[in-house]
Amino acid sequence: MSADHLETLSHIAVRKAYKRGEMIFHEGDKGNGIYIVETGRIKVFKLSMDGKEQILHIYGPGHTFGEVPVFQGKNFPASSMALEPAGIIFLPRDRFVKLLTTTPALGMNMLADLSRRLRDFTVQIEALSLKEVPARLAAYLLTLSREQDNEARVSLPISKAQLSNLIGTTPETISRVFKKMGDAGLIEVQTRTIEIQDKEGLEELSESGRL
Amino acid sequence: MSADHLETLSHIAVRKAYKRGEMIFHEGDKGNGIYIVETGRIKVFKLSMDGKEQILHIYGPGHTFGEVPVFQGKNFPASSMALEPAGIIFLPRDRFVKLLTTTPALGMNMLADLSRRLRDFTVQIEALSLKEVPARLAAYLLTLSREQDNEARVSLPISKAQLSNLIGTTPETISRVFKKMGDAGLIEVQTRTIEIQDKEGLEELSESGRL
DNA sequence: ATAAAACCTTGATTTGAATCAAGACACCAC
DNA sequence: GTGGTGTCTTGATTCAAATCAAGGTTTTAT
Repeated sequence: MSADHLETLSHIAVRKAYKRGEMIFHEGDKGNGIYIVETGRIKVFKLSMDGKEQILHIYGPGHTFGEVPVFQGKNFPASSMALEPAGIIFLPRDRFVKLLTTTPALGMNMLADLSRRLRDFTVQIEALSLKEVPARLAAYLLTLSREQDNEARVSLPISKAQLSNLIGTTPETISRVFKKMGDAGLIEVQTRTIEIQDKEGLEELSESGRL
Repeated sequence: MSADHLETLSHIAVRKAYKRGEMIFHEGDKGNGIYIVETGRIKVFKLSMDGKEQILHIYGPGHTFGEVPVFQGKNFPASSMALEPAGIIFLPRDRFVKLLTTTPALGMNMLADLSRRLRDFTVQIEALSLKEVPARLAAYLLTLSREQDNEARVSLPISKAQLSNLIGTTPETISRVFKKMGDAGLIEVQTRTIEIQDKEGLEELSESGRL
């Protein structure tokens, strides 16, 4: 959803402020509209029976989420929580659908958005199934660097505990792999910040090399 | 895409017959239209550097695939191959887009279809990240049973080698887990067929129980 | 029908990462 | 600053599943 659409629909939507750690919706809930991040960041995630978590998305300002039940008529396939204080706009289903039918371009935007998510998921499935933790972590650092203006110094936007839930491992393993990467001269780890010292090496590692 | 749309557009589309094992498109190719399965079955999959495969979808008659690049304007995020002799309709991008703009209901169908795939992917990511192989295999058998009229006798639609690529493991592990499930009295394995003997037990196992 | 090619099973071994268990460090409020 | 809480690291151990290896079976093509 683009910024101008956001402007247009703001008067028929509901704003709500969420505290850090507050749930926005739960897996299995009925979805009665879509959500738009105004400020802050949120995660969409699944929990296993024994409490392990897998993060599916992390979204910031401008992103929409929670559409799947609107289009598909079932419940939320995952849960959502604010990672920090966040302002979220909720747009009720019927208003969103009306908007969609009266604004053809919005439908195309939505198709493109869902397609991007499908692409992201294929990357995530590939990572979980075909790559080992060092390769996944290297790929994540490179993605971060790309998002942050290709700087060598990259700041971690989430805690390492959250990071382990995002790439599908444990905090202990993250710690050990960062250390090995440091020993190999690929990165230098600071608190909340990583200095990329060998981008080529990281790229090779991310494409299934060994550490 | 529903059957009646299929009928409508058949005269502006191209049919092609694929042999078992023949590639339909490769990851990274430019996507210039959408594909519709008329007969047979196809898989959409990713390959790792060292040749391991992860299947993302298996589609049969009536399913469309290959839309992501059409809506998103990039390349195919995965590859596609015929699992058996298959008849596939190719609908060029511009014709599909025109159809989409002149048929609002088609757009909604497409949004629902992509949403269903997103939901399927969340299930797959959850399985790969949070469940062990026995749980994934149990879940797959239950899904098959549901698809096949809830019969206790379920026929495997793909080889065990392909099955291992679908649930993210190896043929050896599939073999061993089937055997353990048999020993536990959950199933009885025949050639190309599984007899479900303890549905409750399988359900419990699929929800993260131990074998 | 027969040969060839896939595919499947079983056993022995290795391996990557999880788990368990302490400590160390960083960040916050007061 | 100081105490406390939550987060991170490091080491020892366990575990699920991959890999390697070899024999057996089914399927496919000719």
